[in-house]
Order: sequence, then C-alpha cells, then structure tokens
Amino acid sequence: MATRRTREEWIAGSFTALCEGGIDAVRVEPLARSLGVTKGSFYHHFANRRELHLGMLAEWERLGTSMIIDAVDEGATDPEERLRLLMFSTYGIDEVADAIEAAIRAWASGDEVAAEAVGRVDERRVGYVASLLIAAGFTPAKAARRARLMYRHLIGEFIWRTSGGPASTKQELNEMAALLLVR
Amino acid sequence: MATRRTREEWIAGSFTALCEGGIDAVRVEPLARSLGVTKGSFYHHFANRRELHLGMLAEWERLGTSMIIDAVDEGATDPEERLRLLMFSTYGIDEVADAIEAAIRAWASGDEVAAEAVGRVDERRVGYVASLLIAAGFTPAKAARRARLMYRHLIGEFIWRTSGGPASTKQELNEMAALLLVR
DNA sequence: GAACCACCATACGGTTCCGTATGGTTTCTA
DNA sequence: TAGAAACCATACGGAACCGTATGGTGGTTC
Repeated sequence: MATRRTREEWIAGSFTALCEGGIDAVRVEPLARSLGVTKGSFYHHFANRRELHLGMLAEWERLGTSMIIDAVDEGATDPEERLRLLMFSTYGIDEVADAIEAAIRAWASGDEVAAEAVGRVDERRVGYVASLLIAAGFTPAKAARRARLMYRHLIGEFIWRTSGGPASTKQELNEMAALLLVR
Repeated sequence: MATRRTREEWIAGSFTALCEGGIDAVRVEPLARSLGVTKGSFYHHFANRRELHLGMLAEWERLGTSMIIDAVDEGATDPEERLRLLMFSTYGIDEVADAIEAAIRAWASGDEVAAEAVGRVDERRVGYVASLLIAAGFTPAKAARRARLMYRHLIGEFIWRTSGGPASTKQELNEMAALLLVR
C-alpha cells in the first residue's frame, strides 16, 4: 500500500477544498480522489462528513488565535510597535491563511457552529488589539472602539483580496496605523 | 392555475437562498419547491442553472452601484456631509442587503465571473468615496488611499455582522468618519 | 371558436454524493 | 509467528439534483 492518509491530512486537504469551493466543496468522495485514496479511509478516521467540518473548525480556532498573538508578542515590546507589527504580519503575508479566513467567514454566515467559532476568535483578537491600545495610553473605552475599527478593516482586507482586489500598500497600512493612534 | 412565477421572482427567491446557504444552495428543485411550482417553470425562464446565477449577478451589480450613490447625492450637498450620510446609510441599515453583499463576496472567492462583477462594483464605489474626499479638499492620491481604507472597513462591517457580530455603534461610525477626514 | 403562445406539471435517465457492510492488507505486539 | 489492531478497497442502497422530453392548461388573437 503506497498511500496512507492520517486524520490531519484529511483536514489539511479539506482546507484546500474549502478555499476553492466553500464548505459545500468539502465532500468525502472528491476529497478521497484528490488524496489518492477511497472513502474507506475517510470513514475510518471520521464518523461522518459533519465531524470533518467540526474538526476543521477546531483546527482553525486553534491556529487563528494563539499563533499570531504569540508571534507579535515576541517580535516587539513597545505597544505601538506591536500594533504596526501585527498589521504588517496579518495584512496579506500569507495568501493561504487569507483565503481560509475568508472562506470560514463565508461558511459562518450559514452555519451556527461555525459562527460561534468565528465569534470566539474575533473576540480574542479584538481584545488583544485593545490591550495594545490601552498599553499605548488610550482609555479602555476608546481603545475598544479603535480595536473594533481596526479589526473590521482587517476583515475587509481579507475579503477584498480573496474576491480579487489588490492588497493594501505599505503606505496605506502606515496611514491606517497612524490614524488608529490619533488621539 | 393559482401560482405563476416570473423570471424576476425566481431571481428574488434565489437571493433568499443565497443568503441562507451560499451559491450552492441556489438550486433549481429546492427553489421550485419554495416558490410553489415545479422546475418546469424554471426551465421555461432560464436555459440552465448557470444562467440563473448570471442573472443574479447582473441584478446585484445594477442595484449595488447606482442606488446608494444616487440616494446620497440627493440627500446632501456638502461633501463631508455626504460622506457621513453614505456611512450611516450603508452601515447596517438593511440587513438583507448586508447578507446579500456578504454572500456575493463569498461566492466571488470561488467564481471568476462573480469576482469580476464584485470588482466592477467595488471600483465604482471606491471611486465615489474618493470623489467626495477630493471635493472635501484632499489630494487625489490621499483621497484614493482614504477611500480604500473606508471601503475595506465597510466590507469588514458587512462580513462581521453576517457572521454574528454586533453592528458598529453610532459613536464608532462618527469616530470612523472623523478619522477619515484627519488631514 | 380555432389556432397560437406563454407557462407549467409530470416523468424519465443520468450523475454525484452519503453512509454502511464486508472483506482484504499492512503493521504492531506478545 | 500468530493474533490483534489499524487502515483501506470495493460494492451497494438510497437520496438529491440536473437537464430533457412531452403533454396539458390558461389566456390571447384573428
């Protein structure tokens, strides 16, 4: 037997399919074909299609929060510098992550469980941005507003690009960062 | 014969299905059931499923550009006032339009033709915002940057809400408008 | 009122997919 | 090395859908 697929490989392949055709394209038999096995493999690792979808959500929720935040915390110490680093490290570096982000949100608009996962991730990220702004001297209330503002812009950036638009330029990102810090 | 459906009714029903389950949920037989007819009706008005999808795109492209712009132009004359009016009239008034906007963008991430339609609408809208900023005294280059900034925030707002998040508050919108006009 | 046209119902073949049942093959383990 | 466990192939029944073919039912027109 040349080909053997782990549960993780099934999930990885599912993200590829998700980006190309949305959650409805994450189907057992097409995935099996693209992985070079049959669905006998799938039903060994998963009870059904829904369980695969839930596994994808869990994986995205795990990667989508801690990873970026930890990287930014280690990459700088000054809060304003961290904010700039956050923007430059999340705006358009990783096309795959962008596409996944957009596809998950599209999925969440029609799936309650996915929406809850997105809600948790959003809350976590916005809270982090707000903490940076508070550390930069803003009041908690103003920091929360600016954090939501930035985060909506970030989502817009994801979606904008995945539907074919050009990425924000460096100049635009710098201007955005400057505006966020206007007193 | 009690029930008769026009081509326009088929498209309207398609938008409802689109919001609930994405473009993959826009299917002939389920739509026929929800409209109270059989697919015999569908294949009288459309050649196939793809033609319905293209009809939806054309309709959205028509409504998504002229309507808002015309309304804003008539509602105010001062450019800064028009900008505020634009924001308050597009951020979260019409839930249905929001959901359609988000669903179309999700669709565009996996469909070339849909992506082109979205691109045309975006260009038109960003150009309008830029023209308002130029009229408010910004240089064309800076106006273009700020327009893209605002537009990405607007998209983020759409997506944010359709995946379950709360709408921007009045205070947040005012702050956003103020930041956009910072020299 | 007969011919015509717009519109729809029904029935059908073909495709794709889901989930199960079953048995085969490889790898671990004692 | 024998048995167990992990892993996968194959075959099947059932469901949902697409698109076509064909005929039926209103209203319209002359």
